[in-house]
Amino acid sequence: MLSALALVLNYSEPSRHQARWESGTFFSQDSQNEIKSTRRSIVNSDIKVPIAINRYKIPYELIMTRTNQTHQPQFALTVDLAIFTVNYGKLCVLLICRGEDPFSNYWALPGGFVLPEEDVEDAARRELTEETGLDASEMHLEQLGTYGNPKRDPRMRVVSVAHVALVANLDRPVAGGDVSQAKFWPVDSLALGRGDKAERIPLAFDHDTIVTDAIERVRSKLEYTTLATAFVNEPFSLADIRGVYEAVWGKAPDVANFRRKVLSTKGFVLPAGKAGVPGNRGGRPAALYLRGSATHLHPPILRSEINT
Amino acid sequence: MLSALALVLNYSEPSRHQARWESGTFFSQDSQNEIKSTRRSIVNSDIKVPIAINRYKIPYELIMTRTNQTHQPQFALTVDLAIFTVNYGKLCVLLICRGEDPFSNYWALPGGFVLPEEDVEDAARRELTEETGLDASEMHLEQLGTYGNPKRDPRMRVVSVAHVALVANLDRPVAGGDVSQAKFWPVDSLALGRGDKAERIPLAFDHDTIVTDAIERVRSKLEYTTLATAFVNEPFSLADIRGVYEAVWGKAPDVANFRRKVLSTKGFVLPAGKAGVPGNRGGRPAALYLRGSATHLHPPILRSEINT
DNA sequence: AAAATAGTGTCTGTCAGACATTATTTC
DNA sequence: GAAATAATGTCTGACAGACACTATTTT
Repeated sequence: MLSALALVLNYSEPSRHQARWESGTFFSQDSQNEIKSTRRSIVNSDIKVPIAINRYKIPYELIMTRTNQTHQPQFALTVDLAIFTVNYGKLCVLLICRGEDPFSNYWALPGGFVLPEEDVEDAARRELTEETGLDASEMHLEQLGTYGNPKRDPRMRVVSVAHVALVANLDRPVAGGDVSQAKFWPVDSLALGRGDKAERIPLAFDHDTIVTDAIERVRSKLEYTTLATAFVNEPFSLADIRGVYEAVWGKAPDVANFRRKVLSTKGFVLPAGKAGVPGNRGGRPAALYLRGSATHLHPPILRSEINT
Repeated sequence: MLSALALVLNYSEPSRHQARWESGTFFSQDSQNEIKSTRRSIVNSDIKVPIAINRYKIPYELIMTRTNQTHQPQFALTVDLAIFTVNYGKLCVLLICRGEDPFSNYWALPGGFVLPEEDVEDAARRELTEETGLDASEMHLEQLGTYGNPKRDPRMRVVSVAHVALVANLDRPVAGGDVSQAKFWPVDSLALGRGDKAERIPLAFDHDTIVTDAIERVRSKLEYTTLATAFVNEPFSLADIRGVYEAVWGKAPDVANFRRKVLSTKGFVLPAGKAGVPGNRGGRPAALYLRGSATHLHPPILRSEINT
């Protein structure tokens, strides 16, 4: 049923939503009198499908004819970012401590509003630049999904397009400072899912769901893409990116097999010589590599079924 | 940088967006004077990150304090559906012929508005029921992604959450009728991508992009899930679901290997006896199966690299 | 019997899993 | 030399690709 028709039906029958409709949102009573909706049976090959036609027509026209009148915003559109990095062998996500209600003092994903003339992806990249202070044009950023439950924000209807970003370990250590506002939290210290609330950090809104989905996205991405290299600074050793797999999957691939796979995949990594590393505490120095141009792995590196 | 801050900065510097800001959307000049924004340096372990704090605070408060005043709708939020089926060995997607501008007489994906109190997924499932006339609660429906380019609809800002649905061949053939309004189009007859516009059907808005993404989603889903069974009615033969792979991938998996894979995956299909089929035109009758409870394939059935 | 479709057997090459062994460095 | 880390060698089993062959039905 198309939305305009649904609206009429809702309006003509008593329901818990009626008060909300009457209190004035998109369509006034007058507008609804203008609504005409028809259903047609359509046929494709041998198949009959009842459809609602002109689904775009009525809402759009009403919007366009009423732009000079009073309307409340229907939705707020935001982007939320799950910015991942690997720190000290752990997969971490950047969280911000909220300073006000709701969820005051809860940790939340960074995010912000999509500007009226801004593409959603541009908004996400803008936020990424703001949160990391780095040039986000080179970073991996992808859309995760849209979270639009009407109750996800108690104040108003907020629909959020969640994104996943991967950043290499930031390389400018600075001693001291205020740690309370934002932090890369290891994901295993967060209260995600059902039974593990004890001792773990709860998140604001539905951000536990988003983070859970984002982690699974990252885990599966490592299977069939070369994105592990996005977590490390260049140049890197094979042990570095194997460490990424260990941090993200919780289990490291076999050393020899991993090396075989990475080096036999054209364009996964580019040799960059060998060099003594300052912090070497003993051990043969590793060969170093740069990121290659390949993006996908054929066939993938699969997590073992047991671990899944 | 948080959106509110960006808004202030945009406002204070001459830019091509300035006129638009001034013409009044969410935040009036007065509102902007209320905006206070600070930047802090935060430290995580050894890592210093400049961040913008209180990103939610200002926009939300302004919205909440101004709900009695005049605002224009910022965004329209819709769902679009790419409803796929397999007809006569071809992957098809349901399209609606538009009756009005813009894109009058162009074919477009079915879709509609998300209602003010409705979850995005509920909206998609509602549309799916409307478009197919079937009980959508059993069908496979998943979110594809959100398309929010400001120019995707020439009339106003419309952000659309695209979904992918898979339906079995509808089983009530009806002769004759009006074919002009909606139709399952074979995807190879649509103008998708760059150079193949000639002789193919162009789509409205950015629906060519959405359909392209949706097709790729379906193709990859067949690799690692049991969703091929969602395209066929029960009971089905192994040849039936192999035909789905052929239609979606353009190339059929080897018969013997495919059988081996499907039958060795617990819960992919459930034996349902063997029966003579009415339309049998010669040939040994196939064993029949029902959908199993498994959803994922470990390891996946990979498309050959060449075909990718 | 011929045609058509369903289903089986089996060989081979590739590759992941596993793990033992060698190489090169710091202390 | 001991410890630590990097890198290599190699055996094995699982399985995908390929394709020849058998089985059961309609006409």
